[in-house]
Amino acid sequence: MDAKELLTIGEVAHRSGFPPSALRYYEREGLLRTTRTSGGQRRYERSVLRRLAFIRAARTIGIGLDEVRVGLDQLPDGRTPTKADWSRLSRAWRGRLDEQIQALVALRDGLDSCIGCGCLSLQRCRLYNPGDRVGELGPGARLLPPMLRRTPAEGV
Amino acid sequence: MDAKELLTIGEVAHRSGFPPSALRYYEREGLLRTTRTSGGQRRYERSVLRRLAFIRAARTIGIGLDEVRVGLDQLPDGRTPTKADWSRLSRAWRGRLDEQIQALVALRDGLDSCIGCGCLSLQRCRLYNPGDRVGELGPGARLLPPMLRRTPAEGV
DNA sequence: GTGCGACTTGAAGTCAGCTTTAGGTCAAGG
DNA sequence: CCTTGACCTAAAGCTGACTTCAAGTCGCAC
Repeated sequence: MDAKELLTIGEVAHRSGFPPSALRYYEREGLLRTTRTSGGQRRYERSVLRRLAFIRAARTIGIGLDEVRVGLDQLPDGRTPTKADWSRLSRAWRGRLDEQIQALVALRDGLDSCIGCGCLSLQRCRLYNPGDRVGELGPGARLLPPMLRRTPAEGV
Repeated sequence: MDAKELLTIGEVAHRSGFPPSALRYYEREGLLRTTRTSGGQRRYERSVLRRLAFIRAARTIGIGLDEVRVGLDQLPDGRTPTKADWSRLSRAWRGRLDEQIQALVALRDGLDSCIGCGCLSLQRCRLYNPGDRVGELGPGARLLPPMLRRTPAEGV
């Protein structure tokens, strides 16, 4: 029950799975706050583990740190987040996940039709998307799901 | 019908949607080949548009350029790829897409159960994945789909 | 032949999200 | 008190996929 049971960076690293360098980085970026010993070493409250779990989950579904920070800022400062707090954030993520899934399914279905048609002409293939037509639409392909366009591995 | 109808880099850029800088980059990286004018300017065969469509599709589903190059190298050198050529590549992508979709769906379902339970304790939540337990499992969270785990610290 | 936009190159810059390095300091057990 | 491992900082480095820059060249219309 003591509020004194503070964790060292090494302990947090071990329990959270984030390396110390990442923890320091997150602190610099304003995602975590720490107290310090008289000697300047970091001491973490246990609640940081929850924040880190949040961060990991968010990163997992491709949310950038800027956005994670916004989410964390919406959580109440010291106290345990309420059910409503989590629900709000969770719903936002749910929407994002749905979008990502939908985009991938659309892409997969397009791919299936490619396999079916042989895709030799590439004229009607949604996935390969003939360049001549795209060119007329202006720079940057516009036929693929926005979620996935221009989003290499990181977001997926 | 002439084989002479070659495209300038600007034309290819316009038709493919890739900026000239990306086209030069892809050439340096061995994804494209070009002929040159006597003065050293690039001239592209029309077939490059197909390769670029391939590249765009691959990039869209998160495939890195290294792997794209491997895929392109499997296509016959000069001639139009056969149905079998495309099918082989497409099937590989299909599998990858299926994996990605499955991982996202698993994540979404986990998120749904979080919303349901309120996630106040975080003790049983698959998505948030309590740090204390993870700590006991060794470094690096192990509860999320491999596809999406993307632990920031692969080396830890 | 001249003007000018499109083209050429290599090198350096960008972005995210960290990691690594160098050179020191702290804290706790013996 | 001393040792030793964990910790500190700032700054630089890394990866991938490009973009931007500087300085110069090409090619086509007039």
